[in-house]
Amino acid sequence: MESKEAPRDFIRKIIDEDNKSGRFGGRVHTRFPPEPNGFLHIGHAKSICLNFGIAKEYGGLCNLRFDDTNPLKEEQDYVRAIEEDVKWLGFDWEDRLFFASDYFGKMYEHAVQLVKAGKAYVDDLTADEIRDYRGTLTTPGRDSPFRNRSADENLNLLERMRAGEFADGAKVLRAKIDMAHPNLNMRDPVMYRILHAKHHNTGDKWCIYPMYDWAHGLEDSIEGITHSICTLEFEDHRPLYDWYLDALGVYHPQQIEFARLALTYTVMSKRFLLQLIEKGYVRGWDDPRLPTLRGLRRRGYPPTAIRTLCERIGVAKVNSTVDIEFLEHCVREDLNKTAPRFSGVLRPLRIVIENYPEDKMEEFEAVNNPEDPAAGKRKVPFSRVLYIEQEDFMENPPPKYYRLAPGREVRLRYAYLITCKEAVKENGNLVELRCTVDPDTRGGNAPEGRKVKSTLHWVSAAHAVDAEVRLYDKLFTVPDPLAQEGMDFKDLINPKSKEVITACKAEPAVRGLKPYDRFQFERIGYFCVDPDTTNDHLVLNRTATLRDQWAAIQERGQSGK
RNA sequence: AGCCCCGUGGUGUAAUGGCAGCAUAAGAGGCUCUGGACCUCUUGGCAUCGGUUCGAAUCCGGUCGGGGCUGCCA
Repeated sequence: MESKEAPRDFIRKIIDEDNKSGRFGGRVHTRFPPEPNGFLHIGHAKSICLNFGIAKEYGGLCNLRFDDTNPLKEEQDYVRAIEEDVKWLGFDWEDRLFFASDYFGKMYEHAVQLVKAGKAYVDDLTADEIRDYRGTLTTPGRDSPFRNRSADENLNLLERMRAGEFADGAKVLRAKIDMAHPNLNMRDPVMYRILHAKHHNTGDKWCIYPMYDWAHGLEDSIEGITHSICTLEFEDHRPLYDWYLDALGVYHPQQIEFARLALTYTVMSKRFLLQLIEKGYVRGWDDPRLPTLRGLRRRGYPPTAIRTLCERIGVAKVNSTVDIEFLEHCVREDLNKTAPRFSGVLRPLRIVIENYPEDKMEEFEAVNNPEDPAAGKRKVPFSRVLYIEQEDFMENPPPKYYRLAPGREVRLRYAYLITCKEAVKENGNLVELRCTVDPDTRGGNAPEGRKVKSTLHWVSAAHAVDAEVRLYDKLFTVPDPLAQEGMDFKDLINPKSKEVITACKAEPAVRGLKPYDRFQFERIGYFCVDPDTTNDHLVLNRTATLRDQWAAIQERGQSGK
């Protein structure tokens, strides 16, 4: 089963060791534990792929568990959205959908156990006082004056906390560890706070809610998780995770921390994404420029490509930033193999084939996907008046430009070889091209010995479908918008991150497309149908451009090289 | 400042005591009815100093550098 040289990341190595030693009886059981207080992004995707991926590889299980311990921040709507996004990414938790709030009862019983054992106490200090007593990074903290209450008194107080006798913030339950511990997390951490708030799941049943550290290990323990994988910032919390579980003497999973995903030219944290949305820089959580799963979906990124990326970037403990080009590469690679091809002209230039009859129409056969013969073929209509891309004609072409120019012959893909006879202008503006076809080149085949340097895409004017196309590009102008000294990241938004063009022309076959369908406009890029599309208005999103050597040549020319 | 974690091509990662590999990016060429895809080649890396060893990216120590931690958030 194990392929011989498959590189193993440090997490899989730990699991291999545990399986060898029989630590968890050979079981592997992970979990993805989002807090339902926002939408998932590609950083979460890394964690999802890791947790579900590992479970699958080892023949184990992965739970979807909502870590809903803070009623002030969490909403039912997010639960539904997160479930949807995890499914879209391609993972299945089967019947293992859990909520931390399902365990509030058990958690409380365990808290009582700790109180009875003299390992937890009720503290009357205010939040400010607790902070003050905690000490600093370099100085030890001081014991709370309430630290040595008797177990009976603590028990009584805890019960009254639960019963709702006290106001928010009046008291907390704390673990009794060590106020001088060099790890601040161990200086008598808060286990329960009083919050008279309605919880999305438990309603008004509780008015005390568990803190993350107290809750999380217990959730893992209750579910029989073997490896509790989380991000690096919880490394300092592991001693506490271990302390709680040891103090309780319950089943004890292994917490493992890895570095979260960061990408260039974007921001990932909910806080910054929210700013972009609330200030109107983007249209919502599903804006195609955002790294949210919903944004990527609307942009046309296939979930398989996102999974491929997550596999390839690996897992480690170094903080690193993946180049967004790498994501785009995975997307292009995926779409190249799967996306059907169509012809579409973004910025139309009208051309008239002078020696082609006005009332004539032919159909040519076009390959749907050269990478996938099973995708079949389709017919595309050809007639006297066509559209080609404005970029595909130059009156005075520079040396390496080998598209259409006056007097030059090129191929119209699948159709004919044509020659440009005249560029017609009005007031100095190019309005149309007069061209001729060589009837002997029907189907686009050049007679023996004749070569044309370029093949252009085209659309028959009489048969064209109009479309609005939204061109997307990198959200920011710099790789790390948050690291620019003295600059608000919002001022670094790429003004060209979204450009809308409206007079686009596509071949008739695009009429069969549905929202979110992905395809390629040959020679242009990958696109998908935006859900804004209506019966008489087609809206397309550009997912990614094709790699473009000509653009690279131009760029180099401009940079003076 | 105290505690914890981490330093391998531009970027992301392998190799765990024995020739530093892969992917991506970049450059050159080939092929092509998409200047796409594909194929070939090239450039480029073990933070640093010392120790152990026949031999160190790997083990040990120092230095330097990066990150995290002082919520009744997760």
